Amino acid sequence: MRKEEDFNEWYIDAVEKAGLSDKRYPVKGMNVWTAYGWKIMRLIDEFIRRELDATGHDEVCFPLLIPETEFKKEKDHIKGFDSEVYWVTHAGLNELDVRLVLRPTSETAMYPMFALWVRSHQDLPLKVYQIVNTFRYETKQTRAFMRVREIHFFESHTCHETEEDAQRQIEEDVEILDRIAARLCLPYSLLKRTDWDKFPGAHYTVGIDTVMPNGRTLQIGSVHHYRTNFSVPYGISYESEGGEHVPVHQTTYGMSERLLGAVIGVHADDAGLVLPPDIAPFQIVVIPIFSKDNAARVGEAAKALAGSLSAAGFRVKLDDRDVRPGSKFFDWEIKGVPLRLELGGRDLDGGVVTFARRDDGSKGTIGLADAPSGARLLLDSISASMLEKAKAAQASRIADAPGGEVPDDRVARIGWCGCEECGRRFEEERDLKILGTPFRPERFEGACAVCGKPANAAYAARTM
RNA sequence: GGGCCCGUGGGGUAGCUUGGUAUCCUUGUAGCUUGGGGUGCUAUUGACUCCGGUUCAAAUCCGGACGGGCCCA
Repeated sequence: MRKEEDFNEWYIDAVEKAGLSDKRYPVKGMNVWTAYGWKIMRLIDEFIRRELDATGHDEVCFPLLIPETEFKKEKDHIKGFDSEVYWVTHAGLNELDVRLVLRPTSETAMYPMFALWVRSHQDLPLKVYQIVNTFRYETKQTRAFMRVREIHFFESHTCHETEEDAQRQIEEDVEILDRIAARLCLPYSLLKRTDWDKFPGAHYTVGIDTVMPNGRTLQIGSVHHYRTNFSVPYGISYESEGGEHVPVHQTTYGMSERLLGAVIGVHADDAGLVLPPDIAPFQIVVIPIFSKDNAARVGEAAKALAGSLSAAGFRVKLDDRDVRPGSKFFDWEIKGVPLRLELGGRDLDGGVVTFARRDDGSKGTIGLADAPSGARLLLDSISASMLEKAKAAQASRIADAPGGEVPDDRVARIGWCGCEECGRRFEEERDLKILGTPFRPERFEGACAVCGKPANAAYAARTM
């Protein structure tokens, strides 16, 4: 399957062959995380935990079910979600008085509790997060990790005294994003969504997008500033030093398993997955190359090599299966193992071990005695070059098109005056979505692609 | 909301028009062989979505249900 020719088919094929998920589970859009895929997701989650813990967030876990009465407190929010939530209407044989929703996101589960938790300015800022599954009734075509009905994600929710404090939180979220994206070797862009596309109930939304090889964008996460839009209806307020009751300013931040979908889409190739070393369940696979007369010697040496690499902290797989080496190479390429070490009689005689990099296919040797330090250098180099290559690819998929004449497989930087009428007209006429305006201001000289008035930059694309 | 298409071993498929023993590839299992890029050989497990109708006989024809996919608004 060729990545360039049919991205969708290629993607499904790559996920299937690598054994990341099993889509045969008998509910559409609800796939089984199989062991290899879940290992990757757990590694991603670990980075998220580490970053959020380090920035003063506390991990919590809220119930999955939300009473309809709480769910409906914020009008825009319910309007945005009611066509895509699952309802629990019965318990045992009884119909429920108050129906329950399976959380599509947890604002309405958390905020009644926040109202109890926050009392004084000394309780602020309140910063919590959870890593859970969430449910949305997708009606479009579902696709592993990219569009599913049960979504694995993290969501952080914060409460602050002032709008400025909340704004600073958003800056912190962006810094966290940058560190996580670097580990996943993912380029991204930050775009302030249009008013008609922001999160239901938000003051504004910053979308985190990455561009797939077919030129379509995939939203991998978002950061929202709520102002007091939720704290007022939910009664989350604090008593200031002056004794007044003041509603808190809130933000949220979330990213999902789409991170994994993006990694696959951006990095994998026609031979299978290419995993960034930081999230590879196995960073190194050691393959002994036997011949009839040296099986014992090579086997021992390979075991020792794998042992020394494990002891040095790498995630290592020793593949001593009784099959031909070529077949092993093939298997681990599909699974995206970043670094392959081959150890045979020739290597042993020379005191070296042969390596092959998954990202660029290059081969060479490193010293057997100091294999851990050699492997460290190689893995670092793989991470760096994967990120660099992905950034260059993403940049090449963004085209300047001030008037809106956009090649099919590109994201366009257009001119937009900012008014909703022009925006919606542009989307309809060009069959594109306006992703938003740059979160970090960009220099732009041009006119609105619709009305011709002075304009700022906006980005438009087809989405996955 | 409107329209179209498709359900065959674990995965991918042929067969359906013209009703009669279900094809091939892959995977799994057992054995031998092999070993620096998918070894080869042999044996073997495994399937017509469901319900009803027509018929001596249904994967095949008809109706419905369920499931899946696509397009348009």
